[in-house]
Amino acid sequence: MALEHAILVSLTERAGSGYELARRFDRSIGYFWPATHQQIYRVLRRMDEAGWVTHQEIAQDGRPDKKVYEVSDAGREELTRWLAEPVEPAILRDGLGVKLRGASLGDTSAVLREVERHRAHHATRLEVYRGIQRRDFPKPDKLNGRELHQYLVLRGGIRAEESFVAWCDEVIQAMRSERTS
Amino acid sequence: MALEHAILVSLTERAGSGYELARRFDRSIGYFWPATHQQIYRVLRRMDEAGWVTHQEIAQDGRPDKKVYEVSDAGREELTRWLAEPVEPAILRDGLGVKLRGASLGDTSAVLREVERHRAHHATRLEVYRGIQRRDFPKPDKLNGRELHQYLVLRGGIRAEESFVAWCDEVIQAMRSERTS
DNA sequence: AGATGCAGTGCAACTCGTTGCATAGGTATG
DNA sequence: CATACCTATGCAACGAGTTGCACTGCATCT
Repeated sequence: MALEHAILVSLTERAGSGYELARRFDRSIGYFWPATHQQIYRVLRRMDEAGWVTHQEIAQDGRPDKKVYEVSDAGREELTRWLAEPVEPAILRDGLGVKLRGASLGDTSAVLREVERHRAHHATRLEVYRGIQRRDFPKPDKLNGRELHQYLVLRGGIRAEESFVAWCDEVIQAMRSERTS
Repeated sequence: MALEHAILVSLTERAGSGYELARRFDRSIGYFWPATHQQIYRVLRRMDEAGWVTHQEIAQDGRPDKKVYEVSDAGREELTRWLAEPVEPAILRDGLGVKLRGASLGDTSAVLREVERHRAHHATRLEVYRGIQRRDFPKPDKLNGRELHQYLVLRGGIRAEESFVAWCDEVIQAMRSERTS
């Protein structure tokens, strides 16, 4: 339901091809709404048919042609319509929780190693987000409008990853002290 | 991929019908791995065909017959196999982030109200989790094995919801002080 | 010379999850 | 008395997301 709207938001910020959008999703919006290039191409076509975007074919030399998409008036209307409408609250879905809950039915030390692996993963991601924060938003108090909103979204990512890392630490500590006791 | 394993974990704790599993998912495991009854019925049938579970038809009066499922040896093997294997780290996917990022293209005060709504939702959920914690795990230091793991999973839910609520508060505060400045 | 990676679009097949509906008797609520 | 909800299972259709593959051509690394 919302990939269309994530694309509309991104395209409103600036026009781009499917490929470029996929890159952008990898590096910013996709941290909060992941999507593959396949999905993006398919949805872009649908949006084109629905008249929410228009495209221009651009010939390039050395590289394949690209279709650069732009948001149409209908697309902007759809976006404002959607913005006024409620969205589902985020749902947590973490396989690590399932695993942890079943840990005593298998090798608990393997599960512990898995928690450590996830901790490392989330810590890395957290560092990436903090890097973006330092580079792009050194003075958060001065922000307004779109920039403020982008900053706040990033804050959500940072908080989520911080909370994951802290949880992993709690789990690791509890499981270790259980083994040694 | 993991619904099978979530069901195996739940059925290992105790046997049950598809319907009972759906209720259980609503009240415990499902907080970390949501599933509808439809999904559960379908997957249970697959698991039965694969030999991971067995079922017994139980006739009841006044109510429809039910099939009570139990984990087989093959199911237990599969579960231990899966426990030793890595799982994907959780991915954040929050439509509210998309909306916030596009807020300046529509009615920002509507988006603000939406954030407030999400805050209330996550706060309610947080209170539910904290209630479970108080009732089921009043002395967390004394826990071992399966109980410890269940507690730690619940801690993950609590941390996640705390982090959501705190994020919503940060967003609300920032958007309000922007409007008045 | 060969492998890998990037830019660019796309098809086909599949799994996963959601929604609406059907059936059926029992119990509670207004 | 009618409405609605609970237990209990399930089909059918759809939408969303994933995986694997195909084609082209340039640049870079080994």
